[in-house]
Order: sequence, then structure tokens, then C-alpha cells
Amino acid sequence: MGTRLARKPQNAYHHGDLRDALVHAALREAELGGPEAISISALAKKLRVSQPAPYRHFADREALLTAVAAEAFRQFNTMLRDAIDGPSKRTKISRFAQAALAFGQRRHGIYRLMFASRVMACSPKDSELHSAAMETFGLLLEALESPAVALLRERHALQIWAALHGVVMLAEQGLLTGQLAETTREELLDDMVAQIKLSLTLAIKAAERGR
Amino acid sequence: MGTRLARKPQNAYHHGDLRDALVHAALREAELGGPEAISISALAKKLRVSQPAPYRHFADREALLTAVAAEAFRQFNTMLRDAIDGPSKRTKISRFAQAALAFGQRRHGIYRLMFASRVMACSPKDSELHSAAMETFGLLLEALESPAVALLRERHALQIWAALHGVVMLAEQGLLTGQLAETTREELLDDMVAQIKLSLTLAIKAAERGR
DNA sequence: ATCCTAATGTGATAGGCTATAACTTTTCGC
DNA sequence: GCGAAAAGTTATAGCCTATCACATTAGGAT
Repeated sequence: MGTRLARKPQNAYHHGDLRDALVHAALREAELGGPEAISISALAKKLRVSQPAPYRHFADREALLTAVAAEAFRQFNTMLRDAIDGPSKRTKISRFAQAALAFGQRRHGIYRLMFASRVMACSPKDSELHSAAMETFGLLLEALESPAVALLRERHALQIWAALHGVVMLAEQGLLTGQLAETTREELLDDMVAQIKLSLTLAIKAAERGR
Repeated sequence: MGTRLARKPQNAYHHGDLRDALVHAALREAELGGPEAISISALAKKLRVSQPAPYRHFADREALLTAVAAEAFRQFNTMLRDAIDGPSKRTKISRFAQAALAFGQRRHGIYRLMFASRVMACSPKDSELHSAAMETFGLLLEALESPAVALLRERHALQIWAALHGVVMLAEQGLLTGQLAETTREELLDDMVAQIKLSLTLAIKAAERGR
């Protein structure tokens, strides 16, 4: 949180660590308004710096968004890690899913930024973003804690990922508030996770029997 | 497709049916670049009309996007209707899901526009969009073709909706192309649909037994 | 210590976009 | 055929991204 202090100077002319300040200020903007709320010139004004200054650190707006997304993924990952490690009556994967859903709801502007169209597309280029996102997927695999059948596990991880993403996105559009107020999003997602987990267990048993 | 002809005049001064022309031109733009590719002024230029002319038909850019989304939902619905009614070895709900996935992949820019953040949020206001989207959900319920347990059916419909949405979104980000090239998106989605359907069947049986 | 270069920041500027205001031309109902 | 409303136009303001040429500072090599 308090990563606001400059590394070295404070001379008016040189900001100290404009790059970092931009990323964090942008993160705050996106918190409410999503990616489209991030404006280079507005950020420059807020940081008391000339309008073209940010371009010394980011080639264009897209590059800034990528950096912000990377930071967001890192925060996402620590939250997920806590959920996995923390105690609970539920399964690891259920805790993972619920934590991710909570993040997607409480910080939906950020969530949208993270998964905005082509932010992910340019994968291997932006190693910072790519590795953070890969770590997220790693955490998901870890949370599944299923036996070694690698292919099956990955397949089911993707299914959970999709279920999660679908629920988060639909939730924030009011599409899940229809007639069933009693069915909360958490329950809905937990059902889906349980179904997928069950299907995985069955598939593994079948594979072992056939072996 | 060929809805390009004007209703009445062609007088240079009056375009004839600028509103419709705008919606369809915008749809073409979004086809490739998604919602952010739609620019009022660019559309005006392309339609050989002054830049502020579109504002006679739409209060602002957002209103245009809403109208485009409504048209997109109508096209989506006819595609889904064909899938439901058409013959196939698969279940209705599977056909529904596959058709939706195909739409989400082939016309992903449009798909993104349809589900872009608050386009759906302002539900009852934009009756055009709202009713088109409701019809989509109606088709989904129809495709589920399960017995009368209304609450359960709706809950599972939402799960399928979420699974669908998740797979479509992740697919277009290259997140489903990981190590498992052999597991196509279609298979992945079909698995999820089958799981949800199975869970519904079991729940209904349980309910009947308990009755 | 000093110089020199690279990093970082600034002012000026071009061009695109949304949106509004005031004015003009058509259409259409009466 | 007249008069108001619908639909289009020019002009303009304001925000945004992005680039250029120029100014200032930091920090390593001499």
C-alpha cells in the first residue's frame, strides 16, 4: 500500500519514481471505473507532472495498462495464496474459487482490467504480466490437489477457471439477480466447482480401473 | 444483411435512414475491433454525413452501443433458435451451447459488445435491448427442457450461462490453448454442460423422492 | 572535482474523438 | 400550401493520445 515514497530525489524536476507512481495511481482509478477510466493525461495532472512525462516510462497507454494488469495479478495471487493456505471447512479449490469471486466482485474494475481483451494476448512479450498470470494458473492447479493425471487435471482446471470467470462477469451485470435472490453467487459457483470436482474424481477412478 | 436501402428519400441532405445505417455500420466495425472500435465521427465520415449528424438519433455514444447490442442480440437469438430447432444427435442444450460458443468465437467483437459492462446494467430503461436479452435467456430455459421445478431449472440455466460465458471469454484470450491442444473448446464446454445437466437430473430425482 | 552522457521532465503542437449550440433544409400533418 | 418538427450542417469547445525539440538532472568515467 505505502509504496508511494520516491527512491532517491524529490527535486521538483525529477519525480523520483514516476513509473511506480503511475502504476499505482492508475490502479486506483481502475478500481472504480475499470480500464477505460485510466487516462494518461489525468494521471499526469494528479501526479503534478507534465502531460507527456508518462511517455518516458510507457510507450503508450496500452503499455501502462499492461503494467497495471501485472501488478493487479500479483495482488490477486497473494490473495489466492492466503485463501489456499488458510484454514476452512471447505476444500482448497472451493476456497480458491470463493476468494477469486470475492476479488472479482469487490474490485471489479481491476478484475475487468486484468482480463480485458488483448492484455493477455501479447503473452510472451510482456514477461511481467505473463508470468504473473501463469502463477495464478499454477495456484489453481495447486488448489485442485488431485492426483497425477496431468491432462485431466488441467482440463478440469480450465473448466473451473471458466466457471469462475463466467460467474464473476455475469454477477457484475445484474444477470444473476433475477428471480432467485436466495441463490447467492457464492452458492452458484460452489455448485459448479463441486460438479467439476466430482466429475474429475469419477474420471480418475475410471482411469484407474481401466489401467 | 442487405438492409442498406433508404426508406424514403435520397436527397443528399436527408440520408433516408441514418439511424439504421449507423447501427449496421457500427456492427461491422465492432465485428473486428469490438466496442472500442466504434467511433461516432468515423461512422459519420464513412456514411458521408456530417460529424454531429448521428447525435440527432442517439443521445451519445453509449446510446448507439446499446442499439447495436440490441441488434446483435436479435441476430444471436435467431442463430440460437435455429440450433435448438435443428436436428442433431446431441441434446438441445448441447446444441444451444455449441451455437453460442460458435457465435462467441466467430463474432467475438460483437459478443464482447453485447456483454460489455453496463450495456446490460440499464435494463428496464432500454426496452429494446432488455427484451432481446430476455429472449436469449428464454431460449436457454427452453433448451434445458427439464421438468417443471422452476427454481432448480433457473439455477442450472445460470450455471450453463456462466460456463458458456467463461469458455467464450477465455477462449479468445488464448488461455485455452495451453498444453492441451487436443482438448478443443467445444469438448470442454460440452463436458461442463453435461455435468450441469446431470446435476440437475439428480436434483430433480431427489426432489421427487422426497416429495 | 568535473565532464559527458543517458535518463527524465517540459512546452509546444498536431490530430482524433465526444458533445453542444445555433442555423438551415426537408418532410409531413393539417 | 403552411408551419412546426425532424434531420442535417457549420463552428466550436474540451479532452485525450502521441510526438518533437529542448531543458535539466544524476551518476559513472576520467
